[in-house]
Amino acid sequence: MNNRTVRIKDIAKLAGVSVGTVDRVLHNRGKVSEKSLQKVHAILKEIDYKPNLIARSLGLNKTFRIAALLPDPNLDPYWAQSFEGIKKSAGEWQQRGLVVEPFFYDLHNSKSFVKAANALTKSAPGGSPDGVIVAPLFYKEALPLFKTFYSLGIPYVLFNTRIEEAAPLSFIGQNLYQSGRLAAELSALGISKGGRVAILHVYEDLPNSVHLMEKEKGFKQFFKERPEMGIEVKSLHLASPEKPSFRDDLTNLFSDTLLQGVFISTSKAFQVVDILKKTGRKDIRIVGYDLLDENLAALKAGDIAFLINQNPARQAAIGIDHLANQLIFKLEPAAEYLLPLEIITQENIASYKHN
Amino acid sequence: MNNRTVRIKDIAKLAGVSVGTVDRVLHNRGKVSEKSLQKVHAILKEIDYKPNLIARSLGLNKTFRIAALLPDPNLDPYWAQSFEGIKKSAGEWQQRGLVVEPFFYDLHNSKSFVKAANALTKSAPGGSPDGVIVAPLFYKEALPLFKTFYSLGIPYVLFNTRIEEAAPLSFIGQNLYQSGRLAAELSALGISKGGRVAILHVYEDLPNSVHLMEKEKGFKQFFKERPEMGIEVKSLHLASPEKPSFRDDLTNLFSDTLLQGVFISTSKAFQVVDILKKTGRKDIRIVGYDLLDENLAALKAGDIAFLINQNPARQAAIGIDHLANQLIFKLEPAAEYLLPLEIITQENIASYKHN
DNA sequence: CTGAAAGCGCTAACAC
DNA sequence: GTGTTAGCGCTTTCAG
Repeated sequence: MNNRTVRIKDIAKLAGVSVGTVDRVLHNRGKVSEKSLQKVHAILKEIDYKPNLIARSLGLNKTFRIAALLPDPNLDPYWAQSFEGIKKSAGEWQQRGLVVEPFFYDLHNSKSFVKAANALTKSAPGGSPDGVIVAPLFYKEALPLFKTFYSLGIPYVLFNTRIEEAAPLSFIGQNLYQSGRLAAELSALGISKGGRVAILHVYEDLPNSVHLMEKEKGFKQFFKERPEMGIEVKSLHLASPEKPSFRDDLTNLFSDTLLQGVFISTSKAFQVVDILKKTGRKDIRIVGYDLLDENLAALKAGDIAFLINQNPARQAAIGIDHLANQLIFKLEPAAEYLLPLEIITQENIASYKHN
Repeated sequence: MNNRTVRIKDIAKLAGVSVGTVDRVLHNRGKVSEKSLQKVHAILKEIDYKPNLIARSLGLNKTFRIAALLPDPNLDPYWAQSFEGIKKSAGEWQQRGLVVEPFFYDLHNSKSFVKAANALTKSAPGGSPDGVIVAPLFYKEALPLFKTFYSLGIPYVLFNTRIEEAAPLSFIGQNLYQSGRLAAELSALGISKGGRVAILHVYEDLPNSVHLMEKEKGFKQFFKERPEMGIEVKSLHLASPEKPSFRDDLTNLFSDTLLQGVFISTSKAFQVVDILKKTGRKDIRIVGYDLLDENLAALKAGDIAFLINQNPARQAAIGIDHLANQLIFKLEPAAEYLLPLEIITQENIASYKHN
């Protein structure tokens, strides 16, 4: 008897039953007499049994299929990073017999979401998946999906976009209100009294609006709490950068000589910078999101002061981890995992990219 | 035959030998004829064999002892966090049969380092440990230790303090030069032309001096590259906060009306803040290190503007992980793992603490 | 309902 | 040198 750890075999001996019986009560699979059940439970209460997850995984010897539903990575660099995270995590779990099947939709098209979701629920080989991870940009279209998963008993994880009613295994994302506050704090650094700052929503991705309003609330609240700064906050909704109005609206905004800071609520800061540079103004501080190549270039050039990292890759990777741990090790994740709000500047960007 | 993954059994069949032989060549344990060796190697070259680490760990069924050598956590909050990280990671590996034995030394006393190191090398039950993780604050005293480990074939990992000649399994820490640059960048935000900034080294922990000079180099270099800012950099070495000169030197420093920023190179920013507050000046921005309770309180109160997180807990945890992976899974870590330089402010601190 | 037993992939001791 | 085999702890099947 190994006294280091208590094995299921030890419990069996103590309870005077067989390992099979212990296993049945451990996973309440039934087919156990009331008497045996009592005995085993009694032992379990006294002993701090920690199953050997390694052995569990080996013994199970099952291969799990998990489906990932997210915007097409080819259509948007943010989602490309997200998908990278999925692939990375999937690779790490592969040897433990886990396979991830991606399903993409067009982030501008709710119909495509529904279509992808349908394809997923009855994914060709082997029926429905053992677990699902989804970035549900389209609120209304997503709800019935979760109903389906729920009734099928398929665990599902949400990331990027929270949906209160979804009741997923876990949600992985960031505190967006707080993210807005942080952006405000960064915009306000060394700002002079009586200046103006603006929050810009670039509508390449309309469905995000709830998302973005959360950030705006935080951004505005920060300044509201500091009336002594005398900062006025403008809020602008801009059309897609392809439309001419994008350029016109921005040029107009930048003609405001009191403007000292601009916060872009999506990962499209670099496109705003493109316009700003043409105006020649150097006194407007830009705060944006995400380590896209274009943003990084602008950061290094000094055209963006701060980037807040939403870490799409890690969000997705953690989501996969949660599902894998649940399926393979029967480990329940925390209901909510909020990533830190990472501040990226010229001088610390290298330390993030390297890792 | 499971076509999902190739097992050692499959290789054996292909090479026309037994699993025992394959295992012997896989771990080059010798006792294999040249002929068998060739055959197995040939197969291995063609096939992408990825051992099942889970099964490996189960099969090994060995318990490893790893020794941790670091400053006494009871004497310093920074090292307390470090030790927390060790305990956390150790807990996670415990079920895979890994036990960590800590050895503490007084961070102000090189003799105590030697003493602890000696205790470690011949740790009571079972002779020397299977792996070592050490924060080698005392350069000269540490060198012979690594010689010993090397000759004993014990893998060792360094964290916090890099020693070039040590040739460890891996080093975990941060880029200190870059850290100094980052501190400079943060100090310089919105600073007015012709101002002064200071870098303070608080000598509670003398042995760190090489460490701190690296940060100073980065700090100064940042401003040197930006002559147009016209910022003058002062450098001050302060005695322990207990000594009266600490207070006097600081009061003197703060009487400089041109001073706009102060960067404390250790985790003792809160002690500098204590003095600063008594002067009543609100126009000096403080940049410091680490999420000690006292620093966090000062950050929340607005007395510290930025903290750079050296993440002692994570450094230590990663070190344990590296050793564990090496011992249990025979996984070689990267020679160097540099943690990101995390910027902490009032508005993102919560997102870091929660996690 | 219950116990015995095979098997997951790998390691290592042990015969030959 | 080499193959065989008994585990590692857990799951699951299959007789009873």
